[in-house]
Amino acid sequence: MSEKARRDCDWCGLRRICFPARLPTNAGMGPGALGIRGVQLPRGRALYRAGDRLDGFHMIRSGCVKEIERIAGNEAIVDFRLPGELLTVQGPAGTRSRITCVAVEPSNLCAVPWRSFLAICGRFPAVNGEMVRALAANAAGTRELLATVRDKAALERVAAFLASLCARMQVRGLPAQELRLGMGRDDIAAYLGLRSETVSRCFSELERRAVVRVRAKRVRILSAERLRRLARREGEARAPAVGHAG
Amino acid sequence: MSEKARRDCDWCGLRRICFPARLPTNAGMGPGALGIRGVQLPRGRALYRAGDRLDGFHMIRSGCVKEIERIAGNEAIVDFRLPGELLTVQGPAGTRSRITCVAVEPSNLCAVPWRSFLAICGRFPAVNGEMVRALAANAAGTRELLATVRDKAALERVAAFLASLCARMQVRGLPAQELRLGMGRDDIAAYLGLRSETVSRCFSELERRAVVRVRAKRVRILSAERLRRLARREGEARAPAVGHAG
DNA sequence: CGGTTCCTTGACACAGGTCAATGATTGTGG
DNA sequence: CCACAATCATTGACCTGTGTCAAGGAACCG
Repeated sequence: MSEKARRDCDWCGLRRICFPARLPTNAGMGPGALGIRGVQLPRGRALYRAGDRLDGFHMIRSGCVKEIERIAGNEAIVDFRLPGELLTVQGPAGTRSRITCVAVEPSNLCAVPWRSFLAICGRFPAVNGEMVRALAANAAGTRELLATVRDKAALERVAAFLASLCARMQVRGLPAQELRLGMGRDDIAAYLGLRSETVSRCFSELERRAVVRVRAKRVRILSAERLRRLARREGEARAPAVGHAG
Repeated sequence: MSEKARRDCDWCGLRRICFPARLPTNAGMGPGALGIRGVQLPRGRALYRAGDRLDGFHMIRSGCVKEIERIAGNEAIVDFRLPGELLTVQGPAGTRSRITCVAVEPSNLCAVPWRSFLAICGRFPAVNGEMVRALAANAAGTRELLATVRDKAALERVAAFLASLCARMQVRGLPAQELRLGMGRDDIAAYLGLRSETVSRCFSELERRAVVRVRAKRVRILSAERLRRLARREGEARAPAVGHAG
């Protein structure tokens, strides 16, 4: 079982926490022995809600979840999480969640209790560093989103969104040319600080430019390179407008 | 010395890391014994730059620093840090910084080596939780900024900025009615995703509404309550415009 | 006290928000 | 398996907030 788990977890961003060292398979380590629980979520179901007490942290294995937080009086989409990613860590054991976490498509997650985590930390000091690294990586992701919505025009934001999804699938070795967007246009718009109409217009514009092909929730990346350049506002000459002005 | 340090550190957000428990003063704990170094930065000087190797994390004791990160090809202001706050933690020992950290006014910081931190963790397991809490708090701050720039109009962003500065001074028990902005209009604008002209107009508008009084870098809060309401877009009836349109 | 830098204010243009109508997709019950 | 309804996506016309450009004015520094 440990061998199989090891294989299943190979592509996971947190594998170094669950498998801190090259262990003999009979060392009793691995998800099961650590008290890590698997969780299945149907579409639309919440993993937890704002106000719930959390005694561990979560990681997603398949599907897609969105994290929502009430900030200054309105619901903000914090992030979408893809397979292999760590959900926002909000504090040590007993912390009340400020975030509601909902599956946008049927999803499969791991719940890691702090209790187990601390036990592993005691045995393998490097795990502490792995957690700091993982938290720092998530924070860097939020800063990147911040920079995107703060400094980029609509078309660039949408390009950056698609480029990000694509890149995140790739690093885990998952299919990245043909994306299935679990979320609707409204969610994408809220995430990027736009309106759903604008997101639509941007998708259309990207299609007109032959960068992607969009059919409802199915997106085919025609040129990841041009997508990335667009997202970085390099070349592509800042076209007069995104849609209706043409 | 430990007693004095204890007093100096009372208002610091990280005191529970440096002083993990109610220790006898002669226990040899406290900033000095932990290998924590004090750092003085004149205005404009960098604490570290993108690419530097970091072997610890930092905390600010007085003054104000800005963190800048090159994201998708341009410089983004990640955050301003006020006394008692933890600078962005980017990873475990040896991590290369992606961020450049510059004093916007003469500042005084503490540098905590991971080496010391891990030693404390070994002795006081609760310190691990304190670090997770501190990291989560910083991430929550970034999410709040994200929500602000993504969902709010210019006037609300500026109000939120001032309200945030004010609140952060207050929680540390520092003077919060009469703020001295260390940074210029351009930095504020970059931080909020606006232009310096717009920031200026918003300051003028807030003054017209008798919410604050602004004289260059000196800001007096006339009504913290109305400032907060404005930032949350409650009441204040979404006035027709921010400045020149009136 | 003169120069430089930063801040403020005004006029105007345009990206994207808003409102509204149509078209596509998905789910459901016959 | 099809028809219908409900939801979601697309497109258009128009409007507004904020960016842009430009010209003073205030504050700071040597």
